[in-house]
Amino acid sequence: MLRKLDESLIADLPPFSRLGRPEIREILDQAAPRRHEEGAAIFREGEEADRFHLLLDGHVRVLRTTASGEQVVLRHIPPGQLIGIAQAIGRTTYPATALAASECLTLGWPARLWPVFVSRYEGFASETWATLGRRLEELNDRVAELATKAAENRVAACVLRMANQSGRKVEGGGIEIAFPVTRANIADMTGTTLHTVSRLLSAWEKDGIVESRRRHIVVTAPHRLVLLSGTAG
DNA sequence: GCATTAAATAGAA
DNA sequence: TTCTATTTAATGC
Repeated sequence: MLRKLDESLIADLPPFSRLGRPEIREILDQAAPRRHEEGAAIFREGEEADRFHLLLDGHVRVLRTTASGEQVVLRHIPPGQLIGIAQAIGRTTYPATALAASECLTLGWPARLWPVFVSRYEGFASETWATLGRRLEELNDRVAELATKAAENRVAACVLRMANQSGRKVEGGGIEIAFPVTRANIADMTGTTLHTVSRLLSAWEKDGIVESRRRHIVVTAPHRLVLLSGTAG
Protein backbone atom coordinates (compact mmCIF):
# COMPACT_ATOMS: atom_id res chain seq x y z
CA MET A 1 0.00 0.00 0.00
CA LEU A 2 1.13 3.53 -0.68
CA ARG A 3 2.08 6.06 1.93
CA LYS A 4 -0.40 8.75 2.70
CA LEU A 5 -0.52 11.29 -0.10
CA ASP A 6 1.05 14.62 0.72
CA GLU A 7 -1.28 17.59 0.91
CA SER A 8 1.06 19.73 -1.16
CA LEU A 9 0.26 17.54 -4.19
CA ILE A 10 -3.07 19.26 -4.77
CA ALA A 11 -3.28 22.17 -2.31
CA ASP A 12 -2.32 24.76 -4.93
CA LEU A 13 -4.26 23.35 -7.88
CA PRO A 14 -7.22 25.47 -8.94
CA PRO A 15 -10.04 23.05 -8.07
CA PHE A 16 -8.76 22.86 -4.49
CA SER A 17 -6.84 26.08 -3.97
CA ARG A 18 -9.50 27.71 -1.81
CA LEU A 19 -9.68 24.83 0.65
CA GLY A 20 -8.09 24.45 4.06
CA ARG A 21 -5.78 21.65 5.16
CA PRO A 22 -8.48 19.49 6.80
CA GLU A 23 -10.55 19.50 3.61
CA ILE A 24 -7.52 18.74 1.43
CA ARG A 25 -6.74 15.80 3.76
CA GLU A 26 -10.32 14.58 3.48
CA ILE A 27 -10.17 14.70 -0.31
CA LEU A 28 -6.81 12.95 -0.52
CA ASP A 29 -7.90 10.18 1.82
CA GLN A 30 -10.64 9.29 -0.65
CA ALA A 31 -8.39 9.42 -3.72
CA ALA A 32 -6.95 6.41 -5.50
CA PRO A 33 -3.54 7.20 -7.00
CA ARG A 34 -2.66 5.46 -10.25
CA ARG A 35 0.36 5.39 -12.52
CA HIS A 36 -0.15 4.98 -16.26
CA GLU A 37 2.54 3.87 -18.68
CA GLU A 38 2.96 5.89 -21.85
CA GLY A 39 0.25 4.76 -24.26
CA ALA A 40 -2.00 3.28 -21.58
CA ALA A 41 -5.70 4.18 -21.48
CA ILE A 42 -6.82 6.09 -18.40
CA PHE A 43 -10.42 5.67 -19.53
CA ARG A 44 -12.14 4.85 -22.81
CA GLU A 45 -14.88 6.45 -24.86
CA GLY A 46 -18.27 4.92 -24.12
CA GLU A 47 -17.26 3.31 -20.83
CA GLU A 48 -19.33 3.86 -17.74
CA ALA A 49 -17.91 7.02 -16.15
CA ASP A 50 -17.54 5.53 -12.70
CA ARG A 51 -14.65 7.78 -11.71
CA PHE A 52 -13.36 11.29 -12.27
CA HIS A 53 -9.66 12.02 -12.22
CA LEU A 54 -7.07 14.66 -11.54
CA LEU A 55 -3.97 14.60 -13.74
CA LEU A 56 -1.09 15.15 -11.31
CA ASP A 57 1.82 14.55 -13.65
CA GLY A 58 2.35 13.72 -17.31
CA HIS A 59 0.25 14.63 -20.34
CA VAL A 60 -2.97 13.13 -21.64
CA ARG A 61 -3.96 12.68 -25.28
CA VAL A 62 -7.73 12.81 -25.83
CA LEU A 63 -9.07 10.69 -28.70
CA ARG A 64 -12.37 10.09 -30.43
CA THR A 65 -13.12 6.97 -32.45
CA THR A 66 -14.90 7.57 -35.75
CA ALA A 67 -17.66 5.44 -37.25
CA SER A 68 -15.08 3.76 -39.49
CA GLY A 69 -13.02 2.79 -36.46
CA GLU A 70 -10.20 5.28 -36.82
CA GLN A 71 -8.96 7.25 -33.85
CA VAL A 72 -8.32 10.96 -34.08
CA VAL A 73 -6.57 13.18 -31.57
CA LEU A 74 -8.82 15.92 -30.23
CA ARG A 75 -6.51 17.69 -27.79
CA HIS A 76 -3.77 17.35 -25.21
CA ILE A 77 -4.15 18.12 -21.52
CA PRO A 78 -1.32 19.32 -19.26
CA PRO A 79 -0.91 18.30 -15.59
CA GLY A 80 -2.98 19.95 -12.87
CA GLN A 81 -6.36 19.58 -14.54
CA LEU A 82 -9.39 17.43 -13.88
CA ILE A 83 -10.09 14.85 -16.60
CA GLY A 84 -12.91 12.44 -17.27
CA ILE A 85 -15.41 14.76 -15.64
CA ALA A 86 -18.42 13.32 -17.45
CA GLN A 87 -20.54 14.17 -14.41
CA ALA A 88 -19.91 17.86 -14.92
CA ILE A 89 -21.66 17.75 -18.30
CA GLY A 90 -24.44 15.41 -17.26
CA ARG A 91 -23.08 12.25 -18.84
CA THR A 92 -22.84 8.76 -17.41
CA THR A 93 -20.30 7.54 -19.98
CA TYR A 94 -16.98 9.04 -21.03
CA PRO A 95 -17.32 11.07 -24.24
CA ALA A 96 -13.75 10.34 -25.35
CA THR A 97 -10.73 8.16 -24.66
CA ALA A 98 -7.81 9.46 -22.58
CA LEU A 99 -4.38 7.97 -23.27
CA ALA A 100 -1.22 8.70 -21.34
CA ALA A 101 0.85 10.68 -23.89
CA SER A 102 3.74 10.38 -21.47
CA GLU A 103 3.92 8.48 -18.20
CA CYS A 104 1.08 9.82 -16.05
CA LEU A 105 0.16 10.00 -12.40
CA THR A 106 -3.53 10.48 -11.62
CA LEU A 107 -5.79 10.62 -8.61
CA GLY A 108 -9.23 9.10 -9.05
CA TRP A 109 -12.45 9.44 -7.09
CA PRO A 110 -15.71 7.49 -7.43
CA ALA A 111 -18.35 9.29 -9.48
CA ARG A 112 -20.77 9.32 -6.55
CA LEU A 113 -18.47 11.84 -4.85
CA TRP A 114 -18.93 14.38 -7.67
CA PRO A 115 -22.07 16.04 -6.23
CA VAL A 116 -20.48 15.91 -2.78
CA PHE A 117 -17.38 17.76 -4.01
CA VAL A 118 -19.50 20.31 -5.83
CA SER A 119 -21.67 21.16 -2.85
CA ARG A 120 -19.12 20.75 -0.07
CA TYR A 121 -15.89 22.26 -1.37
CA GLU A 122 -15.60 25.98 -1.88
CA GLY A 123 -14.44 26.88 -5.38
CA PHE A 124 -14.46 23.34 -6.73
CA ALA A 125 -17.51 23.91 -8.92
CA SER A 126 -16.54 27.35 -10.16
CA GLU A 127 -13.01 26.22 -11.05
CA THR A 128 -14.41 23.23 -12.89
CA TRP A 129 -16.70 25.45 -14.94
CA ALA A 130 -13.74 27.71 -15.64
CA THR A 131 -11.70 24.75 -16.92
CA LEU A 132 -14.53 23.56 -19.14
CA GLY A 133 -15.00 27.11 -20.33
CA ARG A 134 -11.36 27.42 -21.37
CA ARG A 135 -11.54 24.13 -23.26
CA LEU A 136 -14.67 25.31 -25.04
CA GLU A 137 -13.07 28.62 -25.87
CA GLU A 138 -10.04 26.90 -27.36
CA LEU A 139 -12.32 24.66 -29.38
CA ASN A 140 -14.16 27.71 -30.69
CA ASP A 141 -10.85 29.22 -31.77
CA ARG A 142 -9.92 26.04 -33.56
CA VAL A 143 -13.23 25.76 -35.38
CA ALA A 144 -12.84 29.35 -36.51
CA GLU A 145 -9.31 28.55 -37.70
CA LEU A 146 -10.56 25.54 -39.65
CA ALA A 147 -13.09 27.71 -41.41
CA THR A 148 -10.87 30.66 -42.19
CA LYS A 149 -7.17 29.84 -41.95
CA ALA A 150 -4.78 28.01 -44.27
CA ALA A 151 -3.07 24.81 -43.18
CA GLU A 152 0.19 26.54 -42.31
CA ASN A 153 -1.61 28.99 -40.01
CA ARG A 154 -3.44 26.18 -38.23
CA VAL A 155 -0.38 23.99 -37.72
CA ALA A 156 1.57 26.99 -36.42
CA ALA A 157 -1.24 27.82 -33.99
CA CYS A 158 -1.40 24.19 -32.85
CA VAL A 159 2.34 23.89 -32.19
CA LEU A 160 2.26 27.23 -30.41
CA ARG A 161 -0.66 26.14 -28.25
CA MET A 162 1.14 22.98 -27.18
CA ALA A 163 4.32 24.95 -26.45
CA ASN A 164 2.35 27.42 -24.32
CA GLN A 165 0.32 24.87 -22.41
CA SER A 166 2.88 22.10 -22.13
CA GLY A 167 6.23 23.70 -22.87
CA ARG A 168 9.43 23.28 -20.93
CA LYS A 169 12.34 25.65 -21.28
CA VAL A 170 15.36 24.06 -22.78
CA GLU A 171 18.95 25.28 -22.85
CA GLY A 172 19.47 27.74 -25.67
CA GLY A 173 16.19 29.50 -24.92
CA GLY A 174 13.87 27.19 -26.85
CA ILE A 175 10.61 25.73 -25.62
CA GLU A 176 10.22 21.98 -25.92
CA ILE A 177 6.79 20.36 -26.07
CA ALA A 178 6.97 18.24 -22.94
CA PHE A 179 5.42 15.04 -24.29
CA PRO A 180 6.04 12.89 -27.36
CA VAL A 181 3.96 14.09 -30.30
CA THR A 182 3.98 12.86 -33.91
CA ARG A 183 3.22 14.61 -37.20
CA ALA A 184 0.10 12.48 -37.43
CA ASN A 185 -1.07 13.72 -33.99
CA ILE A 186 -0.73 17.32 -35.14
CA ALA A 187 -2.43 16.52 -38.44
CA ASP A 188 -5.44 15.16 -36.52
CA MET A 189 -5.78 18.30 -34.45
CA THR A 190 -5.44 20.65 -37.40
CA GLY A 191 -7.45 18.89 -40.08
CA THR A 192 -4.42 18.35 -42.31
CA THR A 193 -2.27 15.35 -43.20
CA LEU A 194 0.94 14.08 -41.63
CA HIS A 195 2.70 14.87 -44.93
CA THR A 196 1.72 18.51 -44.78
CA VAL A 197 2.81 18.75 -41.14
CA SER A 198 6.12 17.08 -42.00
CA ARG A 199 6.72 19.45 -44.90
CA LEU A 200 5.93 22.50 -42.74
CA LEU A 201 8.13 21.40 -39.84
CA SER A 202 11.00 20.72 -42.24
CA ALA A 203 10.62 24.18 -43.78
CA TRP A 204 10.43 25.83 -40.34
CA GLU A 205 13.50 23.93 -39.22
CA LYS A 206 15.43 25.32 -42.22
CA ASP A 207 14.28 28.79 -41.16
CA GLY A 208 15.44 28.24 -37.58
CA ILE A 209 11.95 28.46 -36.10
CA VAL A 210 11.79 24.92 -34.69
CA GLU A 211 14.03 21.93 -34.13
CA SER A 212 12.47 18.51 -34.27
CA ARG A 213 13.52 14.95 -33.76
CA ARG A 214 11.22 11.98 -34.05
CA ARG A 215 8.29 12.64 -31.66
CA HIS A 216 9.92 15.75 -30.16
CA ILE A 217 9.57 19.39 -31.09
CA VAL A 218 11.47 22.40 -29.75
CA VAL A 219 10.22 25.86 -30.66
CA THR A 220 13.26 28.09 -30.98
CA ALA A 221 11.56 31.23 -32.30
CA PRO A 222 8.05 31.44 -30.81
CA HIS A 223 7.47 34.99 -32.05
CA ARG A 224 7.92 33.85 -35.62
CA LEU A 225 5.44 31.04 -35.10
CA VAL A 226 2.97 33.63 -33.84
CA LEU A 227 3.39 35.48 -37.12
CA LEU A 228 2.90 32.26 -39.07
CA SER A 229 -0.28 31.46 -37.13
CA GLY A 230 -1.83 34.58 -38.64
CA THR A 231 -3.40 35.36 -35.27
CA ALA A 232 -1.51 38.51 -34.49
CA GLY A 233 1.18 40.78 -35.90
C1' DG B 1 -2.75 25.36 -51.76
C1' DC B 2 -3.31 20.88 -50.27
C1' DA B 3 -4.60 15.96 -50.34
C1' DT B 4 -3.32 11.63 -52.07
C1' DT B 5 -0.28 8.13 -53.45
C1' DA B 6 3.85 5.95 -53.43
C1' DA B 7 8.48 4.97 -52.35
C1' DA B 8 12.64 5.54 -49.67
C1' DT B 9 15.05 6.16 -45.24
C1' DA B 10 15.78 5.69 -40.48
C1' DG B 11 14.93 4.93 -35.65
C1' DA B 12 12.96 1.74 -31.95
C1' DA B 13 11.46 -2.52 -30.10
C1' DT C 1 13.82 -8.04 -38.38
C1' DT C 2 9.49 -5.84 -38.10
C1' DC C 3 6.89 -1.95 -36.88
C1' DT C 4 6.47 2.95 -36.65
C1' DA C 5 7.78 7.64 -37.76
C1' DT C 6 9.39 10.65 -41.07
C1' DT C 7 10.80 12.68 -45.53
C1' DT C 8 10.39 13.61 -50.26
C1' DA C 9 8.60 13.56 -54.97
C1' DA C 10 4.97 12.96 -58.29
C1' DT C 11 0.22 13.73 -59.51
C1' DG C 12 -4.39 15.67 -59.34
C1' DC C 13 -8.35 18.44 -57.74
